[in-house]
Amino acid sequence: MSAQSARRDSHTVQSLLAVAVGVFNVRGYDGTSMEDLAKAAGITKSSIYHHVAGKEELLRLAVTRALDGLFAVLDEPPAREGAAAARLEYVIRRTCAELIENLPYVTLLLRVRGNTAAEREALERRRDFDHRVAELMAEAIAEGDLRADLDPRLTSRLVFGLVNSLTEWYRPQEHGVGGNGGADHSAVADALVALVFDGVRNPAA
Amino acid sequence: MSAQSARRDSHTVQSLLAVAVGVFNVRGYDGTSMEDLAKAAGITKSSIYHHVAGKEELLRLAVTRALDGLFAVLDEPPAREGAAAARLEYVIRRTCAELIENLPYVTLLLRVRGNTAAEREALERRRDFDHRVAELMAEAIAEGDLRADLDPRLTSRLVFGLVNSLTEWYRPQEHGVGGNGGADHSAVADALVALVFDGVRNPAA
DNA sequence: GTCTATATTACGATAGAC
DNA sequence: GTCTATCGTAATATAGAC
Repeated sequence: MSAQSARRDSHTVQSLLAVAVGVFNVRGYDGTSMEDLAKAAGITKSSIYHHVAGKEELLRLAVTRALDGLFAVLDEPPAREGAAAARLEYVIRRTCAELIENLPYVTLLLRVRGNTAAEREALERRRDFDHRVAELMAEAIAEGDLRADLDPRLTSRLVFGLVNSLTEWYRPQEHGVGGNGGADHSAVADALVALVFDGVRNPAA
Repeated sequence: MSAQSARRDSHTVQSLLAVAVGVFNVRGYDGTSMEDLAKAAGITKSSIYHHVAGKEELLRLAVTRALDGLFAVLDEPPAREGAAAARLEYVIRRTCAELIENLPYVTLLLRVRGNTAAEREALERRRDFDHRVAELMAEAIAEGDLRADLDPRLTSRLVFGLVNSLTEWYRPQEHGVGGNGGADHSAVADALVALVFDGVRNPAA
């Protein structure tokens, strides 16, 4: 992977955003200068201002895209109908998929710290998401499918901390061979769901 | 919690480090200026240079402290003797405790991205830690105490992603009442170990 | 849509007095 | 150990030509 994208004749907001998110994830948002972005996009700093108002707008566009994808999962029918434990499993699995599908955007979202207005709005929407998952967890416990001794708030924090930690190491596979120990997209989601619901202990032991 | 510490007459490297790590964790390392640190420490920018060579040295001191604490866990006798599954459980529990004990330092460590030499060294030591835990996981699977279908590398990434995600929300309790849903230090470690080994599913269901 | 050139501010770091 | 004052650099952003 080169630190600099190939030069191109013309950019759109979306193509520029894709480049910017990649650089933000390598150098950090605050550690990235407009000059860094210009080099990576193959244009000059001032050309970037033709597409967006500034660095913060690129951040706002990126985290909004990530959040919209995550919230869409909660609105899908299988996340709204049936036993709470099944809905929870569905949300976990689909959130993993969404995270991997939109990896650079979600990665950036999860690293936001609240320094700017755009970041604080993103943090608030994340809290809302977490709250809705905690409610789902509480329902699944009340329905008896999850262990009764679980603290729903604590458990949902742990489970989504686990899901979100995928951004720390998961890298999409290229050319049929990847660096994730042979674990592709759905294999990771399967392993994660199995860990969450049944743990690592061997029942036969 | 005020964004600025109380003014004090004199600083040591350690007291300055504690202030700096707190600010780094709120604003991000790159988002923190020497002026921010000076205000938080109640002294001027130039006074900071009397104690340390610059901003990067504060970062290096902080992540070194965090890493030393984590590696010390691996050298404790219960992490080196007995069945691998029991050693693994010990390492998970003690790593949680170490993370909480040293929360600001470990939080900063886990957010480092590799922009500077100090950060790249820290990332390398983290990889070494992860590798040693993955070996422990593989032994526990080979000994039959963990499910045979587990991928040790993937599973150890998930488990330590889970442990590390504590830094995203855990806050130490103050005045006997905390904001962690009544879950104190060891209750969190207990819930995490229970989740990892046995999952959330109710066996009676 | 991109460029060169530049305004303006903020930053990390140093000099030297107390 | 801390201060005031300042240096040199790098940052965001704008103006105006092509």
